[in-house]
Amino acid sequence: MPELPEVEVTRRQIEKVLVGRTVRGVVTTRKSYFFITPPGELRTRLVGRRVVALNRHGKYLVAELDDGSRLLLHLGMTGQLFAAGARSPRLLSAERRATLSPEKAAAFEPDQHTHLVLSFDEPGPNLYFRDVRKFGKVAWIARGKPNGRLEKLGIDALEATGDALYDATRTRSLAIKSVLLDQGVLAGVGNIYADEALFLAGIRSKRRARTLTREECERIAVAVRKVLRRSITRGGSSIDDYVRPDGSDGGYQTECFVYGRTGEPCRTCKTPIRRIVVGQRSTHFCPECQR
DNA sequence: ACCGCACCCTGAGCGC
DNA sequence: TGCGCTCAGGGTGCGG
Repeated sequence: MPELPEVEVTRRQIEKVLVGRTVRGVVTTRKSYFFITPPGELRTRLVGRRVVALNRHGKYLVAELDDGSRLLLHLGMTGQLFAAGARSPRLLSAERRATLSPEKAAAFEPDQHTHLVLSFDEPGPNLYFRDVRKFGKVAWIARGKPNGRLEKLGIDALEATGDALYDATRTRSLAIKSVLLDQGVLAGVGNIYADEALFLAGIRSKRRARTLTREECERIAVAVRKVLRRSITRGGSSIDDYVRPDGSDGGYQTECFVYGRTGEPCRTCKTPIRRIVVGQRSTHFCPECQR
């Protein structure tokens, strides 16, 4: 599931494919929740536009276009943004994976889950946006127009501060993990890195937010920054669907301390990692290391 | 203001 | 073999 590190790794690779190129063709699937801007309008708005920059805000990617308008992309749960030529078993259904050995998998061909294909005037690969569950989003934003989704975001999680967390938690009685997942507080933290950061900080996921001390908030902020930076360095986590835009896997999933390690020994104290549900999200923690 | 929950969606994995 | 059920979860919006 793409969170800040996966989106940032995607941004860095897609930037090379996208910036400086002019959209020639836009192919979409039919109208759905995926398209905040309807497919027809999207086509009209994008064709002929040159991309001048690709930025990230939390888990959103924002392509800046030459007329001052913007294209907003969110990968949701299963979104995959990649360049033509990428090959990975993660880009195929299990059914198709079974019929092909990974080495023999051909370069990706658009399928029914490929909701957006951009082609360009300049030489280079097409850009694909594939999303099996369609929790992802595509929106065109007019020049100078503020966007509600972006405006609601808190500070970027790479710049998390203890003060921001302390301020955000004073009146809130819900679990600290739920606060970390609140994009209006820290933008970019999702389920994996919330669990990982709370492990590094040594704090229980269910701890009521307003009971945290200033020092504990500082520890959590440090842990958030550290785990996100580390994951970016490793290319993000390829756990279910995430692949880098060139088709390669990230490497952080092999370093996880708690996420997806239910029953396995804690890397620090060997106590089995436990799984509970916090705020309707599966949550992993070490009962010994997190107090 | 805060917080829990339903909803959007599809595929994998399970029990029968 | 195959059906139907449950689960996964980011973000939005609603109702209490």
